[in-house]
Amino acid sequence: MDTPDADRPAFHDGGHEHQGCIADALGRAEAVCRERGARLTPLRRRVLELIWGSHRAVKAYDLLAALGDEDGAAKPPTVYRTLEFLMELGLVHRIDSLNAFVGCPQPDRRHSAQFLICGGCGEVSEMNAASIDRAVADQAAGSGFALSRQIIELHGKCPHCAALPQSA
Amino acid sequence: MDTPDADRPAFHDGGHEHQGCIADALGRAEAVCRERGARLTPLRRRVLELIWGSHRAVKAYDLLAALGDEDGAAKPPTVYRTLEFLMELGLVHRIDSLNAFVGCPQPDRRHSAQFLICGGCGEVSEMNAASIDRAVADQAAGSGFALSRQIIELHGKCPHCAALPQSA
DNA sequence: TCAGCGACGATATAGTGTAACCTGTCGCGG
DNA sequence: CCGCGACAGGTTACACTATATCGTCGCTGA
Repeated sequence: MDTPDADRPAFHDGGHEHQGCIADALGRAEAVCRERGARLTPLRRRVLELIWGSHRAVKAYDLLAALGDEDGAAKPPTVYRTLEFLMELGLVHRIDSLNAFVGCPQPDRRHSAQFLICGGCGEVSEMNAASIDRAVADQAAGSGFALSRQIIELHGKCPHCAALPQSA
Repeated sequence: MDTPDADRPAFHDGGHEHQGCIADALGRAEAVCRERGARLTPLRRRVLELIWGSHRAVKAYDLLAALGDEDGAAKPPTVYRTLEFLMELGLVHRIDSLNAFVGCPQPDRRHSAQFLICGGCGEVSEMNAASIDRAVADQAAGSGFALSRQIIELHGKCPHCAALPQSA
């Protein structure tokens, strides 16, 4: 009955021009901050940049290490505060099943996301599938449950990795 | 289009006879172990019993503390090994967004579960909604994604807690 | 009898996340 | 100019979550 939504996730092949992704993300972040009267400080900007350094989920302590290398030394609370700020603005999402964080490709738009997480290359792709939202909302309503936050994380293999031989 | 499945979760009021839940769970565990040729040792039995001590998700270190009180002293690896065993057999599920564990009410039956997690009383209720599975499978397939494991954890308020005044 | 295995114990350490408190900066009104 | 509040960020310390590694014990089957 449900055909996959048009809002389709895209996994990336090795060769895409990734600098563009980073630049776009920073541009969107500036727009969101301007709109919300929040400050995109150098630290926040740098963390967002590091997160968008790949399409994989990034761990807090990896950020910590990366920042430690370049600046004097970042401590855990600094990183977590920054991540909290970025999540507040919808610029990043937390992937609970990985204890890690990914950039959100469309922070400006209201959405409840679902994530496809590839066990091969580690890439995470965000979906916004109305069909899933609908099924979840229906089920919750049918149980008299007042839904406030949904966590949907789907593990498997992306098209590229599924095509590789060794991945049975 | 999807009406909530018949396989409906049930949140419990304060007064249900909980000993029965525990006994049932242990009974099912014995059956599963017999069937699979696995050993339900006293430790494993005790951990399962502790997990079924409530319908809330139980943290590994709470189990650790509970075991420490009664036996000499349990150490983290012991608890995690036991939990791993119980998960292997489908007797418990891990709730990633809570770093905690709940008993599975139907370990004998193949299923991919979804969880309703009440922020008020902390109870966790397992659903097995075909409509959600279907929507998720369709979306994954539409992206060429080979699904292997789905994590669906829905936070909100159970019917009882939603009815309370202070919960806006 | 004993080799092998599975369950469990013990020690140590790695990885993840917060609490509490302090400092510096900036803009604003008195 | 000064004091104030608001907020970003630093610092220390700690709590919580999870795994690696090796040792012991008891059972089982060759």
